[in-house]
Amino acid sequence: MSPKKISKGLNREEFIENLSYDSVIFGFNGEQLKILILEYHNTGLFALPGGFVRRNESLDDAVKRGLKERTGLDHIYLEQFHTFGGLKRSDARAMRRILEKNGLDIKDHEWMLDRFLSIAYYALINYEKVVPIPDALSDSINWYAIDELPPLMMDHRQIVATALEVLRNNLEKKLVGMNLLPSKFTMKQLQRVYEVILGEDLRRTTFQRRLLGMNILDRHEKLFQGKAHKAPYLYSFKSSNTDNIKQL
Amino acid sequence: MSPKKISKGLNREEFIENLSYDSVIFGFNGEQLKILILEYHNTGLFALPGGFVRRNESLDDAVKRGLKERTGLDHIYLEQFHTFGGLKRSDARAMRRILEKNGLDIKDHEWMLDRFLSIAYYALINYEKVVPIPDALSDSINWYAIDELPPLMMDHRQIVATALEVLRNNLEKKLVGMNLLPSKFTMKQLQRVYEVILGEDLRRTTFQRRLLGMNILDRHEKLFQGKAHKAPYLYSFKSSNTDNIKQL
DNA sequence: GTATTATTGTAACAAAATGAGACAATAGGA
DNA sequence: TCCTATTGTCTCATTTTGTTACAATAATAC
Repeated sequence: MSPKKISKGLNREEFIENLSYDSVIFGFNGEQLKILILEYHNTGLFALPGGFVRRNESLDDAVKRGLKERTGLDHIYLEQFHTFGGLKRSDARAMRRILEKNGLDIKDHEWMLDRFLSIAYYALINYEKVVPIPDALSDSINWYAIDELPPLMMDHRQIVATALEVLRNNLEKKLVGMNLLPSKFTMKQLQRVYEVILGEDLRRTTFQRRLLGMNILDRHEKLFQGKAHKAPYLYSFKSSNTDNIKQL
Repeated sequence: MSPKKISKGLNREEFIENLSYDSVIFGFNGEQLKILILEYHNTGLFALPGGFVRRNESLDDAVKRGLKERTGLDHIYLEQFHTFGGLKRSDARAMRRILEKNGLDIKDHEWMLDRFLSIAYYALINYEKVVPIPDALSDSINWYAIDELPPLMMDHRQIVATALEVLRNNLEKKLVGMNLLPSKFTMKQLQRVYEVILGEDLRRTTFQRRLLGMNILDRHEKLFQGKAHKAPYLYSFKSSNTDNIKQL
């Protein structure tokens, strides 16, 4: 979890206590699956973007609010996948260090050192449309390939692992590609999305036949890439599948 | 959610505030899928069994503790499936009524009228092994067929619907039958479990061939039911599948 | 005993989905 | 003009699933 607006006085009464959320924000750069990771000022500590829930806002709204602040995007595909409630997951020492390095009074923020349960969400976004923005306590937010993550705080490594597992299970059901790719894409790009999520190579011909057979794609003009070979068609998801753009 | 040990002084400091859990406890009586529902004293209010999380216990432990109290069973198959965090889900009026009808001082329990986020779990249990026990605020706890539920408090109807949806998705992956049936069962019983969860009839021969083909069942002696037809074999899940008895 | 009945286990064949190659089409480079 | 890498599609083999058929059999009726 990552507190926000501390400098403006993040005060205990405003938020539900002992509760935070964390978000695993997936993007696809055409080749790799990546997620957004925050680095806290002068601490060498890396964490998932997260935040707290206001007393008068719904959980989903809280997460959407945080996501909007980190990515500038509205209407993001969001899915809640697990609540982490272990006793040992919180790390008061790391939290204290983050507060100190940000020049904040520990006494005012003692509640942040307490135990937290955290509700985890994953988001799927169009990588190209985002310029990530760090939060108040962090000096950077960057994309990291899913298999090249820095060491993460607390149980965030576990949260990412669970997110990936759930994403894998939802791959077929939820038309995941729709939310990770630009609106028009080649069959190869779509296949690549499937491959990085499943972590295995797929047979080109079978994949193509299967996806076309599902009757969820529209074919458009060819994409001339300036390469010395046949140009692929561009495809898009049929608009009748728009109901799969779940945005909570 | 359903507070416990109120009479002995359920006090605010002991628990994480604004947070509860609810459990959808599935059982199979050989014919129907059922769940356990509490009825609160003299209120006509029905609810899922639930409770609060102690400050010094993990979320999973809290749910296990509550389940043990309701069913007397240890080592129950448990799966967390969603956290409900809407603003409107709490119902202070109903809560007040429950407290009043139980002769409890509202002032001492004002925190219970506040907003709650609730983490929902489902449990799968062997119907035959359970004698359900109501909690301190309830006068009864009973099995209800999944399609004959009484009107439930707050968003509990939605919680049940989501539980069923998730259970359906997990049916193939998680060897659900193993946890709803006695250790030995006929192919027909197993098929019936699949049918009530999926909500559709399955072809007998295809089902049998597919399940046997999975190589997860051991065949045992025949079961003579005293009926005028061929006796079915009894089956059990191979012990090598014991890792699917997830108990958190 | 013997025929009857309902259900079970399995085989047999058809239909559908998937795996594995092969091949023609083609955009740009040599 | 030929060459190269990639794409779209077809074919045939293999696997999985749908559908029907049928023999085996435990209790009952006679």
